[in-house]
Amino acid sequence: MKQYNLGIEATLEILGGKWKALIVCLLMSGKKRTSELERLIPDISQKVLIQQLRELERDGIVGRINYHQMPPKVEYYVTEYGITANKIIDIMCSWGRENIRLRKSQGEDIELLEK
Amino acid sequence: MKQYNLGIEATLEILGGKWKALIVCLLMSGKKRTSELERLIPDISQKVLIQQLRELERDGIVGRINYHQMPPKVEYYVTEYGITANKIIDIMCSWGRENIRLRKSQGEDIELLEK
DNA sequence: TATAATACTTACTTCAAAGTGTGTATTCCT
DNA sequence: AGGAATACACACTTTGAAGTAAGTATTATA
Repeated sequence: MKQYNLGIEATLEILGGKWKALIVCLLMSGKKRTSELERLIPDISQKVLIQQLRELERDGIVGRINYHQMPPKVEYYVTEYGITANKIIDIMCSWGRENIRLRKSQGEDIELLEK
Repeated sequence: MKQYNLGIEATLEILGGKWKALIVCLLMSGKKRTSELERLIPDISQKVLIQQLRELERDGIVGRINYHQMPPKVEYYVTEYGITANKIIDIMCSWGRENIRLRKSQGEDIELLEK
């Protein structure tokens, strides 16, 4: 039996992966192939990319289309449910942005790449 | 130089600690002594409790009052800035609650202790 | 013939967060 | 004199997420 003290723990399990929010954000602008995501996220390893996509798929956030071609072609997209997740991602992003701005104004050496 | 792709990464750093949301939620109902928090969160170890409190303090979310008594007395409370954090904690909690409800209705063996 | 492209899998390593267990200073109480 | 209570510190171990590196199957193309 899995137990949570607060709902936030489930949120963190689903969206807390190091690259998950970024993946979902990128997919929000349209479905993408694995190789496209690799190019868009240069610092992620192939293994971790696939892993996070599998978990996002298992949690119903993204969907997967296999074209059964050779060489392989697979595409990922954000599901309807994933769009509700994107809404909290947005909120978490904006609070975090504010926090970074604050810390930066206090002299911390930090940078936000996001536009 | 610390770099973030998205604002959410800062949010996760600040609120992603295993017990942080719970601590902040408990402190929202009024300031509390270390020993009270220990009793309210039976599964946390003393070391980790202190650690998370220190980090929340460093990040401006909670404040600390030392009464300089013997035996020691210290109290923690949520700062003004911490209250803005509590707002996203709430949102993350409600999305997570919904997610748990969904998974439970699909037969998963999970439980939410939060009322 | 052999190299490229694609979407993976598998084995192994690294690292930081979390957990475990013990110790400390001081005062009150019995 | 001995024990309880409080808020820690310190050293060590465990765990899981992430990172690294290599390998696989299939087809097209030079």
